[in-house]
Amino acid sequence: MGKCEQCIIKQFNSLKTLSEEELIRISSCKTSRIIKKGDIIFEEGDTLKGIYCIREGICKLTKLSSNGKDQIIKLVVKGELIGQRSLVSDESVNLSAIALNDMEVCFIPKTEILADLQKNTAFTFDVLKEMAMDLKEADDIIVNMAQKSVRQRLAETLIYINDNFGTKPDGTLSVLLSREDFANIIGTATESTIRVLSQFKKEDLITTIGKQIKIIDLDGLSRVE
Amino acid sequence: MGKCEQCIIKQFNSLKTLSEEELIRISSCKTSRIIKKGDIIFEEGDTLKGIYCIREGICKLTKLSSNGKDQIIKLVVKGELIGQRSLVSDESVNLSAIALNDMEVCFIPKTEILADLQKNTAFTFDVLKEMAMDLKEADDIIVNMAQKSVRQRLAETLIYINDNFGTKPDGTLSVLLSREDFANIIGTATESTIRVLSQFKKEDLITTIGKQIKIIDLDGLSRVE
DNA sequence: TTATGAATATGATAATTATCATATTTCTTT
DNA sequence: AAAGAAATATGATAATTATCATATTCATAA
Repeated sequence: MGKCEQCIIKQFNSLKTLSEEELIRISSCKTSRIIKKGDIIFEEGDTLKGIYCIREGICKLTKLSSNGKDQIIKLVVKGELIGQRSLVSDESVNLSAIALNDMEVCFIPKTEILADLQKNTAFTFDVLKEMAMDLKEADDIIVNMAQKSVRQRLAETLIYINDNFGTKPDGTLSVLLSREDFANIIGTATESTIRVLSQFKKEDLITTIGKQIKIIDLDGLSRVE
Repeated sequence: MGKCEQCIIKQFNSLKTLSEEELIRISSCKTSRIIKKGDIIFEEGDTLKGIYCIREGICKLTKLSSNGKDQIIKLVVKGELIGQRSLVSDESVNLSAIALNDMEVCFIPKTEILADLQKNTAFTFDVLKEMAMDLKEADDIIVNMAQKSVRQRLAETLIYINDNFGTKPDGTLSVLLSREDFANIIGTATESTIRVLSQFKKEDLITTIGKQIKIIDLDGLSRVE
């Protein structure tokens, strides 16, 4: 199994602030896990015994609404940690994590992380910093949900995915989501999402190849009203 | 001026984890400020030189949407801190803070708080814990915004205010908001808010005395669909 | 390969919410 | 106490979005 202290992934998250020594200790008790597309890493209400560091793949963090629909709160990719919030609050997780493609994740037991949170101020502060960023992003999402149309939210979601996760060689978005997933991100009915995508096609803002989406006018998309 | 180490307010926020010594140091450089109803404590984009501890009164945290409407992200009352997020991220504030009634706040310079964040792990961890709670609440708001009707969101907002901030002796909600404020919390037009409040009145879920609102059927409100 | 189910697509219609107009009430100031 | 401004209230109508029905395409396994 790989060693944390040599893992490049840690550069992208708070684990980078840990000392060589601390990383070796974590490495010795971490476990690696392969997760298939569609599989659940953890589910809303679960009591997590640690956090996950994503080595490969992408997953969605969702929350079930009382009307029975899932809301996607965040897409999480290679390099990021998940499960920190519930670890810090010492509560059950408030979100489910579901793989969008095949993944490899490392599980780090709660006790190890808590030990570092108690001793290493730089680590705690970095986790705090990341959470402050998440909170800021959440504020932005709230405003978008509250104030923008489905059309605008879909346009912004496409831009977000393009800017943050990039495209494949053929120009299609590298994160492949179903129309239903898009609907669950922007908080609308699947049919509405499909309809707006069709509009965007007619307006030459995007093209589609099967379920793949290719942005052909990023500027136009950003000006959607 | 009051002394932090003797201030009861600190029990309700992360400052409670500071030592007597640390509190005395903070006390010596804090400044107290009286803020009138409607006044701005800080504005989106400002660079804060510290954080505020609310000794008295209530304020709203708002964010301006690109369509020109304000969204209220959170109501903050006596005992809570504001400005921590931007201090931690070392960024300009992403929200504006506006007094909903006359307030008294204490301003604590950034350097003092950062010093404690560097030395006192318990303090850092408590700030982290609070932020994890804020993040969880933000997730809930996202789901509500995305999945629930204006009617449901207004009902839940009334319940939230009742449960968290209580009522006056006459039974009306102790936090007095304009209809426009309500609209800016639930993300709808002011007229829609007024219309739904009228419906709630007809359904005997609430009564109104001027702009004051009194919940008369909490159970019914919680079952609104 | 074909059959079978799932995902995507589109039409028709209903429900929700926004917008604009206009009263009416309440608050503030003089 | 009266005037003017601001907030609340309600009607009429338009715009947005959801829902239900039904094709059509796509993917996957027998």
